[in-house]
Amino acid sequence: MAPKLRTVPRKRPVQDRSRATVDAILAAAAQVLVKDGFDRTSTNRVAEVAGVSIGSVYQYFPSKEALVGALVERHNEAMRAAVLAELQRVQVLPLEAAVRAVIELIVRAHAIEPALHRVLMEQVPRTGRLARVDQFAVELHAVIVRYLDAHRARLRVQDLDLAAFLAASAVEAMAHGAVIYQPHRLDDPAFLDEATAMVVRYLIA
Amino acid sequence: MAPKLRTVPRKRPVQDRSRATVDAILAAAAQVLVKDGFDRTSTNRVAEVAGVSIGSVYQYFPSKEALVGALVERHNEAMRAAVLAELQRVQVLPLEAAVRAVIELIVRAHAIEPALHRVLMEQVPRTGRLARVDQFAVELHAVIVRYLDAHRARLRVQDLDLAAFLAASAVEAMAHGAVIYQPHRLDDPAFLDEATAMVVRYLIA
DNA sequence: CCAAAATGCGAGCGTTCGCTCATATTCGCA
DNA sequence: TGCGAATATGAGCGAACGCTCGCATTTTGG
Repeated sequence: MAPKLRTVPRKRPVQDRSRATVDAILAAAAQVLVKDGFDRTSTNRVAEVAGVSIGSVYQYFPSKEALVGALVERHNEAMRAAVLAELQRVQVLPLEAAVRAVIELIVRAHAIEPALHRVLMEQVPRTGRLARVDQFAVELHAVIVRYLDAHRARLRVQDLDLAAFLAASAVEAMAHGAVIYQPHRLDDPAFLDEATAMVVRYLIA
Repeated sequence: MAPKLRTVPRKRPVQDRSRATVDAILAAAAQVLVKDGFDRTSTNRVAEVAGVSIGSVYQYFPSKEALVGALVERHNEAMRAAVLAELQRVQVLPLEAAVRAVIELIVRAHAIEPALHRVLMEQVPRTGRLARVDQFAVELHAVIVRYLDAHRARLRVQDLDLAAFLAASAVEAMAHGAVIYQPHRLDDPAFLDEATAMVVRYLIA
């Protein structure tokens, strides 16, 4: 029988001591997750690395899924905030500059904790918490469509929904691929030039 | 202690009966893998679904990793053969037609067993067998560079290595994304038109 | 038809895992 | 200073897992 899945946090840390414990647990979870992958990450090992007892882990996280879910949420929220803020900022820039800025940002976002990002995106089972990731994607898509619509006059593409989907997929993949498989390209300004060129030349005539 | 990893097949099936057993095991493994994900796929469950004893599984696959590895190898080989053959065939076509044909093929390759493809690509731990996947990527990259070089006269891109990487990343992502998240787009001819446009407009002036 | 080889079987071993709970320690506050 | 609440501990439970091994059954080839 599968272990029952509790998703509601058991207890909220109120003293500084327990907040430090929670931070240590999350940091250790990220470290073990990156090193061993999701299914070889054991809660006992996380506790050991965090320097706390296994009991303390379960004081604040009702299950392994909830523990990893908290990491997903934290990582996702950080990316969400950074990307959406930047999109707001470049809304007024001309198209080429805006595309370049967004690509640069997305590459940088991927490059911060690439290994953790990879594990969280690829290996964590799609349960509960991960709905937020999809929601982020939907939100991002909407912002892109809105931006394209505002610049519609200069665009050659007609179906903005389709264009946003294709451009977002391409950019995400180029950033992800470069960070994971071709890190040396990140220092090459030609990479950003070319990625920008692909998107811009696709969007405008 | 981690279980010892044997990677050499234990026994090769020589009679029809045992070949059928092996086929049933592989089919069941694919089915369970898609339904439950890698780490929740148990060898006992695979045996049960295949309608054979757990002992029979270990007659032909020395470990769980080897079993899944066989699936990876089979899936990868099928894609490899299809894609490389098509690339050979379109080598003589003009650029736009060639790009369109390749994108169409890659989309179709993704659409055959998308769920299995996703699990095999995302969740299977990178051990031993998966080196072949990377080798396939390297091989594919080389073919693309060669093709671009043959059409160099018409291209605006200079760094063919970079262009091949970016184009391959983008195409793979658009195909993957469409199959997994936007299956309704697969029937829309505009999808293929637009994806082709992005790559072609990037490559040529 | 029969012996040897190939194949199939499944109870259960040893281990790991997620997680609980009774107990101990530390903190905030009157 | 003392007392209740908050926090920390870790031995160990029950379940699930990967996998072995001794034996039963089927097929092959002479």
